[in-house]
Amino acid sequence: MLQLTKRTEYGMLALVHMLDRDGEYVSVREICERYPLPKRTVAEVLKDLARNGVVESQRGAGGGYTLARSPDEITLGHVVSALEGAPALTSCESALVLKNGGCEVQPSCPIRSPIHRVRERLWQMLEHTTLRSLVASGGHVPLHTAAASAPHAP
Amino acid sequence: MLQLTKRTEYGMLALVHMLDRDGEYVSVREICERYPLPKRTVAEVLKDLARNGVVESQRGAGGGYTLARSPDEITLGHVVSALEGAPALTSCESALVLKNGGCEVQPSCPIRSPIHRVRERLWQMLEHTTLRSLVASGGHVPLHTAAASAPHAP
DNA sequence: GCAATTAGCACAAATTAGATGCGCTTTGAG
DNA sequence: CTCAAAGCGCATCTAATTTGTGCTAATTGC
Repeated sequence: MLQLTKRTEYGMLALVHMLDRDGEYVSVREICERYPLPKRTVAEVLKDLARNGVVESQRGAGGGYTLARSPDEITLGHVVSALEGAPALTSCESALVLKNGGCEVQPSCPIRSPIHRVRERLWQMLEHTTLRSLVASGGHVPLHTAAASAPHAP
Repeated sequence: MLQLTKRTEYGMLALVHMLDRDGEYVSVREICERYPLPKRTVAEVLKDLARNGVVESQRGAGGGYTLARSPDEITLGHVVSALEGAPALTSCESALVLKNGGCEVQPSCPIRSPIHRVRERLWQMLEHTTLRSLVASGGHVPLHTAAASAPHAP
């Protein structure tokens, strides 16, 4: 389906929360108290974001995660590529098929090239959507004034 | 994942082939001989496209499918919406969650609004990608000169 | 040094979406 | 009447995604 994974959603929510907490270390537990998200998956998501340099982790008491860069330098593209890999609109672009030598030996696939262009533009959109723009425009209510709110029915 | 389904790919390939055959009725069998695609799924895809007025079906001997509109009026958007439903980038936009009253009661979801804008633009891209533009630009080789070629390893 | 907190990691399992096969029915052409 | 082809329902089958539980390692605060 043409849909972001839950991991990506969780990642974005976590990043927004970290932005709210402005530089402090935020634990997975805290994020899952703020939003009703499964702890395990959020932990894994943040680990992957840390590996990709989007956030920094700090172990031990008082530790957690914090943004590794400015919210203007963190984009939806970074999050998606860290959590889902680069988008492959068609199955013949996916890593699995590529490594099997499935499709790139077929130079005359009629839909390949135009689909690639669509994907390129989609990718540009993701890369130009910064973390700051996420909070700047939405119905987002900063932490200290907001009651707990959740994006999902758990 | 941010990826089109195989159904959508099959649909586009089938449409391209129908365009090649210029107005004649094309059977599912013929399409599956041209491209190595599973008959059952292609049949279902074309049925759905017919329901949505993208193609027209003709039963009986000599029947099959043909384009219901000009290749300039058929877009990737039509195909995706017929075969996958309108794209819902986040899970809280998906039909399942909506009908459960899951998320739209949460007016302060921090990421909802900007994600919607991304989705709108993605949707516009799909709507502006016409069937004709698919064949006009790719490495597509018209039917009568092409050897059989396939987009996938089966 | 010790206890509490917190990330990291591994095994597995539950859930969901997606894709496909088979056989039968209906329709239409020759 | 016979054959080709769409339409339909049922049953899987597969693959990706998501999640739970419990244990390990790293820090911090006392």
